[in-house]
Amino acid sequence: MLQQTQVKTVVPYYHAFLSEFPDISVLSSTDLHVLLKTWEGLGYYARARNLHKAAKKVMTEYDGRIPDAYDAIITLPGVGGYVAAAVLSFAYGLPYAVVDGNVKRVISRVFAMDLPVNRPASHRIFQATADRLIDRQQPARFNQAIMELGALVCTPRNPQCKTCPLGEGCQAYLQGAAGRFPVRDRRKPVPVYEMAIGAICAKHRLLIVRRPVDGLLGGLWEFPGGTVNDGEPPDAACSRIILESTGLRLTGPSLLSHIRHAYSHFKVKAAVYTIEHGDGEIELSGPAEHAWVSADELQSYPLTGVARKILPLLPPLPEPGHGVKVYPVRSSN
DNA sequence: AACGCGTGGTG
DNA sequence: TCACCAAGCGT
Repeated sequence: MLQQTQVKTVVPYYHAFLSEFPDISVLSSTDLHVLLKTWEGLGYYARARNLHKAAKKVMTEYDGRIPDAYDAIITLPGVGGYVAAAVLSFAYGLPYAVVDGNVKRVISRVFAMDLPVNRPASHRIFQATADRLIDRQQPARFNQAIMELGALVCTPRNPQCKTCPLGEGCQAYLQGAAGRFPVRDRRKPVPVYEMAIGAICAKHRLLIVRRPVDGLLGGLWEFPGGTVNDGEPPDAACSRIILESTGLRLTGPSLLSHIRHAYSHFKVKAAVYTIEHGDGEIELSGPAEHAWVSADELQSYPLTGVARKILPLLPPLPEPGHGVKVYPVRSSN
């Protein structure tokens, strides 16, 4: 969970996760759908899929015990150099140095290193440096201390050099230039895609589709939609995309709202439409599954961030049996 | 090696 | 409003 994610963000997910999956055996026999629901909103969903695979592997190949050898633990899906060192030092007291964003920032400042920290070649230098610095008598303490220093004192912006325990031991501080470190290669500008998404309602139920288990947002559910072609009217795109992806031929998508969403490597501006649907046969192309769900049933599905943004915009969806037809009630504006 | 992969906080 | 960044890993 902590990969590329701040502790403050992780904490509530961590507690919910441990409550639901108290040990590796439970996790290994859990359906991915349930795991993803617990992970919903945390992002980087491959971590959840990898953790699931790792739990199965630990059960079948390591008798339910997480291995204490570097060469073994590193083979678990989702376990790289950082997690391997973290587990081996914190759980088993072994002298492996963690190198995360905090550690690289601290080291780059302490030694005034101008190696770009986001370059694979320089990562090896930081790892070698941390390996040299680590207290072999108290590896867990050292690892925790250097990460915590980076998180609380040697922060990315406005580092608290005045109260830093390293004080004059830091080259960047001596140069009065902590703010110039760490050096980082500029990242590429992110493209913005225009999308059209349809909230299709029939018999008081919404249509949601499941994304393929691999790739972006793998295994999560969302309202059917896709990218608008250049020059294509968004409402026409909505009809086209829904026909292509679900097989449903629909008329008159009604504009509900626009939403924006930022992913790791691109941005989206989406037009959201409501559509009333009589009947018709689903024939999926792209999505792995589909479901017609009531508002209540929807709660158990792991949804994408975009779907969770759309949900509160929708007109109320009554439970069937009330005989009150209120969806859709809003016209476009 | 470079890129794909989420989301929320922050200045 | 927006770019930047976070307890990285897989391909």
